[in-house]
Amino acid sequence: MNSMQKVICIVGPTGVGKTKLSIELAKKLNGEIINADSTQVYKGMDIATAKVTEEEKEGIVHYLFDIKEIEENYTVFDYQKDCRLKIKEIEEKGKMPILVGGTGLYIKAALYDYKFEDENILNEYSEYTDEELYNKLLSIDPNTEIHMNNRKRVIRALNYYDNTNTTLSSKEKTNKLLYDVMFVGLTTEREILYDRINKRVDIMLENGLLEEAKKIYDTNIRSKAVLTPIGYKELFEYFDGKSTLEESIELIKQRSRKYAKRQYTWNNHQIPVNWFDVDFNNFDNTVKEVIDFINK
RNA sequence: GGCUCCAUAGCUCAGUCGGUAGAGCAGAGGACUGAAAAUCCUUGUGUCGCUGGUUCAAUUCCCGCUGGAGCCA
Repeated sequence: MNSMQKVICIVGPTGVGKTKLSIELAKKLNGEIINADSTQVYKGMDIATAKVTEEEKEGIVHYLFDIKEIEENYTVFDYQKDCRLKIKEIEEKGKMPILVGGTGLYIKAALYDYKFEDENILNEYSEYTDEELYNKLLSIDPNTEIHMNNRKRVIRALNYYDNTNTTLSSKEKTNKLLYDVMFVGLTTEREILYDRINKRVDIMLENGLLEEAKKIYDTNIRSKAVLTPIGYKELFEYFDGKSTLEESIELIKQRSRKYAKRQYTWNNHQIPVNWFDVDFNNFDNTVKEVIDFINK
């Protein structure tokens, strides 16, 4: 029996230093980095998504960053294929694949044996109310556990049925790892993390977040890619005169904090994470701790 | 200086014709298999500003005090 391909996967809430750790691990373990963040696959969305800069890369090879235009659609289905391909390529070079990113679903879909099929039908059901959609779903899938108010998920379940003629609730859900994965989770006290998140937003503004958002605003493109990340839609409100700059900034900080909280929930319940408390005063200590653990 | 109004959950406020109180936001917890930085669910005990009085019972009524807002001099 072939031994499974080794993969390192760095997870954790936004703003703990995942990017920094990924570079250090890549240097020490002869690794190459694969993006696992749903917003960083797009070009032009750099500051808001806290994408690694050319300078920070220190010559390490990075994959799946800047592979799509903002008007293009990209989903977990695409990511699963792309990511697995990159892991294979890196393996063939004899290097260590290192996944880094905050999108839990992408990570799980790529590393576990999630099964996706080609689907073509895409109904929006925009003319129906939440209740009508829910009743429609109940009539074909009485076992659904999706809440009536969760319109996106209800529509997804209907689309799944439209494509496959089977119900989403009956889909076999597997939970088996396809690789020998070492999940490294970075964490810190909630108060420290929130403080870092708030400060990072201020730094983003100093680095030109407003200009980046304005540039995208002026394209008039309002695709999924543009409206999903935290940072643009909030500033668009300001550009439209619907809120003050201060209100928009506060909203960006607040949503980032809530996002971090959701990431903890996912990582704690969905993934077998080995947690490491980050030493912000001496990051080398954290790196050493992680390396020692991996080599153990 | 005189008069009026306000003081209730971290914030903005509602309310109790006297029986110790509830919304929104914030915060916290959770779900998650094709939008996932998205989407959705659950969750509200606080010296009702302080002191005294009336009362079986006061956050609620009354006296005074403190702090804030306004009007008149």
